[in-house]
Amino acid sequence: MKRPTIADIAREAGVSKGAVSYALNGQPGVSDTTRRRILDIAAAWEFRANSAARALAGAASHVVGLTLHRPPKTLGIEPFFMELISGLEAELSIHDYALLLHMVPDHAAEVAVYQRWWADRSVDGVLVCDLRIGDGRVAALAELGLPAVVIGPPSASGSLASIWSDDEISLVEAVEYLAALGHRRIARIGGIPDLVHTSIRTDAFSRVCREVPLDSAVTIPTDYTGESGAAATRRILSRPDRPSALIYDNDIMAVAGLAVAQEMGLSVPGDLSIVAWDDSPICRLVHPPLTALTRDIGAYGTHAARLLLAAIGGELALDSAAVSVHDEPARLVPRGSTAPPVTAA
Amino acid sequence: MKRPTIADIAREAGVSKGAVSYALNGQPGVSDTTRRRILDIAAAWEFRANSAARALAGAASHVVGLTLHRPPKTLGIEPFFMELISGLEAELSIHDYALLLHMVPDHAAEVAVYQRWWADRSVDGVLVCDLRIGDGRVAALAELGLPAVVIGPPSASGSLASIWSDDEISLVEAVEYLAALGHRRIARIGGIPDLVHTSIRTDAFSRVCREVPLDSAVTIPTDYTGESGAAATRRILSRPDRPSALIYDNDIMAVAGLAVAQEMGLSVPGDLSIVAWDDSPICRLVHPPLTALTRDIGAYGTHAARLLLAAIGGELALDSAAVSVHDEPARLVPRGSTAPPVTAA
DNA sequence: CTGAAAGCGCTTACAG
DNA sequence: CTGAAAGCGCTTACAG
Repeated sequence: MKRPTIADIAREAGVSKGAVSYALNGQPGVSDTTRRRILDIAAAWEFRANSAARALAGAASHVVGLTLHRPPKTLGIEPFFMELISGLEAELSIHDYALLLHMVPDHAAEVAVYQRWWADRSVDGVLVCDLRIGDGRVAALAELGLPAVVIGPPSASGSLASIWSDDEISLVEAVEYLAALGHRRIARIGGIPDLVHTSIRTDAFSRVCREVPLDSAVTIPTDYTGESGAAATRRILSRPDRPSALIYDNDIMAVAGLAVAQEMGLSVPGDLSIVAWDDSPICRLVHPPLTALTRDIGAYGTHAARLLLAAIGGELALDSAAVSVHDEPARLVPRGSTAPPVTAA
Repeated sequence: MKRPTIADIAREAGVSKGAVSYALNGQPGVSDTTRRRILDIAAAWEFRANSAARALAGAASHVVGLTLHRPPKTLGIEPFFMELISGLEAELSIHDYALLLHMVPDHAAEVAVYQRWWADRSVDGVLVCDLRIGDGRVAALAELGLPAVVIGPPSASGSLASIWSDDEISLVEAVEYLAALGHRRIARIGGIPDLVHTSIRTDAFSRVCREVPLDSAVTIPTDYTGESGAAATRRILSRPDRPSALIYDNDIMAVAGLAVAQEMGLSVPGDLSIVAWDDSPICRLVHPPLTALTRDIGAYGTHAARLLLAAIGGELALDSAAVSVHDEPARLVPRGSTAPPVTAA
């Protein structure tokens, strides 16, 4: 049998198409008993509105857009994104929303995609990741008026709603833990410098290291790949005053760093303690297992989706200050890769 | 300024809307000079057809669907999927196709999504992954008539087009290499048993081991997670007649297995050789770097997209035998984790 | 080869 | 509270 339309339901219920539409969308304009009858028929027939017709008539498309940067050259971000997408989808499915994915080479192309999506009304809103310093996407989105949620710090999200976890808190926790173990020379193998969250971590690192205080605290920038993490590790461990502990901005670099240390004949955690940011299964698979800053990325995605849905629904007061949700910060999970330094200063 | 419609173009060109539609879609019904003029105006105005209107009117949606199983509990499959999606998108973007992603809990839900997508015409075709033995999706898709491409062996793809790389060839290459090094007791830490490609590998493994021949050749099933790979490794290495070489069905389990071996005081590759199937960056980051079966997953995705687009375009003769494309098989890249066994039999 | 028209399935003012 | 109608922007028979 053919798929039912609102015309079929209207006929069955003995009302007009308009009444069916109002009933289905929870709009006023139909009596409660009529609404009930219409809803029952729709449920019995497993009615689902044709999305193209709905979009054409100017209603919501029930699709949310996400752009990803190609190529995802760093494995490090991949587990993060898959978990994020999984969490996003969990929430979106509940509300009958679909996720439209599009790979883009750069920010300019990304903005062009946003414009087209919005002109088409093929999406109701978008999610923005990996904010850079001076990122043009925020302003472009605000001007378009496309509902959007930034997955990143509110400091760089302009008038857009944002969700983020406070990296500063997590970084402080890691440094204070290492300091409590007796470490006085800590280095950080950082992420891509012009990512906003990297710069937040870098600032927090230098501040907390001044406060503790430590004897030395440097950040070495990388491009997040295992290779660059390995190279940075090699460089810093070759110094005469090499650090006794390293904090890595992602798990892949931490794994690579562990291999470098072992290669150089250093024992972990005896000669060197290692902390990884983000905690995919690999952190538990290597030997010793890595102390890591863990967070529930799936939940992060779910919350982001919830926020975007609220923005789409107009539940976020757009005229007032931008809404910003703070998710749980990553918390330290000590494992075998951290211990007091063997030779105290 | 508002987005141009075909009515605007028709007015500008002095023709009817129908003529514009024919010209834009490369249909006959307009003279070449008229077509040229229409196309020029469309290009100058950067015209893009409203996708909802196009879908409503019964044309192609220019969207391709992909369902993923939630939760992606195994990190092992995540890098694979991100690379696959990246490759898919590369080809889809060229043809102005978008990718609609949807997480599903199981195959029944997946089939329901297909039905809805197709009834809606919200997708023009779908990609199917991870075929199971007795998988109901193939028959459901064939019955629906939804254009689809299976990423998997043609033996289980029924009447659907399929693309796959021959796992048997790769497995034989790995076993013969290990045998040439002098190994006579090889075990395989396999994937999920009821996945079709796992069973192909398992069959190939027992066949080639009989042919070489080896003294012992067992496959231990796992669920693809690092944990189960570690457990399987621990079990098999505890046997009195433990193997001198292990082949893992994914890279995550291989990394986990390496850690287990080291934990148990075995040196790699001295006491134990390790081969990983699939070759994400982690294989090169551990110590020693892992010998792996490498393939270009991005290209695999690109080819799959190309095949699906052909299926959508009706270029695949549907009445004749199902089309099956063989992509390059994974090839062995020897690294530090494989060597002749120290104690020859 | 071209034009005028119906129709896809919705939503939403507009009258009753 | 309800019904009849226009319109969203396309595609596609159907006449000329």
